[in-house]
Order: sequence, then C-alpha cells, then structure tokens
Amino acid sequence: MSPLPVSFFDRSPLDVAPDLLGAVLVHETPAGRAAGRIVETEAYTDDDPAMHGWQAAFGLDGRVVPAGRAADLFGPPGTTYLYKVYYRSWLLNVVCLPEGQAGAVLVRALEPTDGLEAMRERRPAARSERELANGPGKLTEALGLWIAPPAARHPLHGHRVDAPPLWFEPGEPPPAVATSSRIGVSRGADRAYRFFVPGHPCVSPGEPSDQRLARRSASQFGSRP
DNA sequence: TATATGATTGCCT
DNA sequence: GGCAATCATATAG
Repeated sequence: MSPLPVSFFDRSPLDVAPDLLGAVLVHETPAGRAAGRIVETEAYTDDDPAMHGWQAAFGLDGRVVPAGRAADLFGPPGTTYLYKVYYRSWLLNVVCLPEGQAGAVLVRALEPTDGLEAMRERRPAARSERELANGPGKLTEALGLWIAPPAARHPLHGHRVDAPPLWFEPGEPPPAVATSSRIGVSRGADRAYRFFVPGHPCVSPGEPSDQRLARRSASQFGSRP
C-alpha cells in the first residue's frame, strides 16, 4: 500500500480535512505497526483567528510575517506540525497548501486497526477499544508518539508524511461526512471546520465550540435545558 | 519582565 | 458534570 503523496496536502485544509476521513494513519514503532482509520479532523486556514500565532504571523497590515512556532505552518505541504497543549498532550497536524502559505489539518480521532495490544499498554486509562484514540491527544499517545516532558519540540515535528516512520494510507471513504464548529477553540468558533463520520463510536466526545458558547450565554439568562 | 490561558485528559464528587 | 494538573507561548505593561 503506497502512502498518500505530498501533493495530496498541497490544497486548502478545507479540502484535505474531509478527504482524510477514512484514510489510515500509520506509525511504525519499535514495538510494531500502530495504525487507525481517521474518523474526525479539523481544518485551520490562513485568515483563521483560531490558528497558532495568527496575529504575529499576519501582522496588523495583513502582510505575511511568519514568527515563532507559527512559522512552520508556512512550511512545505505534507509535513507534520506537532504541538503540545496543557503540558501533557501532543496534537498531530499536517501542513497544507504550497510553501509560503499557512494552513494545517488536525487529526482528532481514529478507529484503531493495527497494534491494538500495544495501544492498550500505552493507554491504560482507556476502558474500551473506542477510547484508545477518540481524541487528538489520545491518538498520539495510542500511536506511540508521546514524548516525555520537558521536550518542547517533538522529534517527528516537520517529518514528511509520505515515508516511514509516519505516513497515511488511502482508505475506503466513509458512508457519510458531517460538519460542525471546532472543539475547544475560543476564536473562530463560528466556522464549521470540523469534519467527522456521524454516529461513529470513535469520534471524540467533545462539544463543538458554538454549542458550548450558546449554552454558556443561555445559562446567563437563567434558563435550563 | 509578568501574567493569563489553552486545538486536553482523567480523576473526582 | 466539575475541576485540577502545570508549562510554553502570547500578550500586556
């Protein structure tokens, strides 16, 4: 099975994200092959207030000024952008668009297909098969991509995803694709940039940001669901 | 230089 | 369903 080529990612994140559903993410670990079918993704675009460092990266005059970690989002398409949140979880993104343009797709959830035994060892907190990789931080841990602190930069950050040890394989497209706003973002919560397989048990349990905000404002008026 | 906060998870009640 | 853990980065002063 040949990997998805770099050209697959040389497009808008809004095209790549839904097309990635059904594809298989593979990590060749020392302990063996770990893999899962992608069931949930999110797109992060240029002009996107939710993207890393967008203010520094685009400047007040709108000129493109890559800065800090955001600079790697301008890199060549088909390379990884691995970012750590809350000091514990690594999130896997793939850079999209030609070099010089910023954009990425976040892989949020997998249906495990290979190496489940090793995944269970790496994720003792998972009480069922569906919980092995039903979240962006969980899936990197399940695939053996977790790196202990104090590492600030992941060894596979910037890796080309058309070759080992980390790559994507084409898969059966899902029977249906649903969209929603993204999960856990405060800016750009109105954009329907999340793509997932509706009803799939391995989709992450998080609540889309627009619903969260709506619930919060409703509670300010004392209403009860 | 100082402080606020997040593309989360898991354990607690 | 709430909340703590604990650090890099962004933003303000």
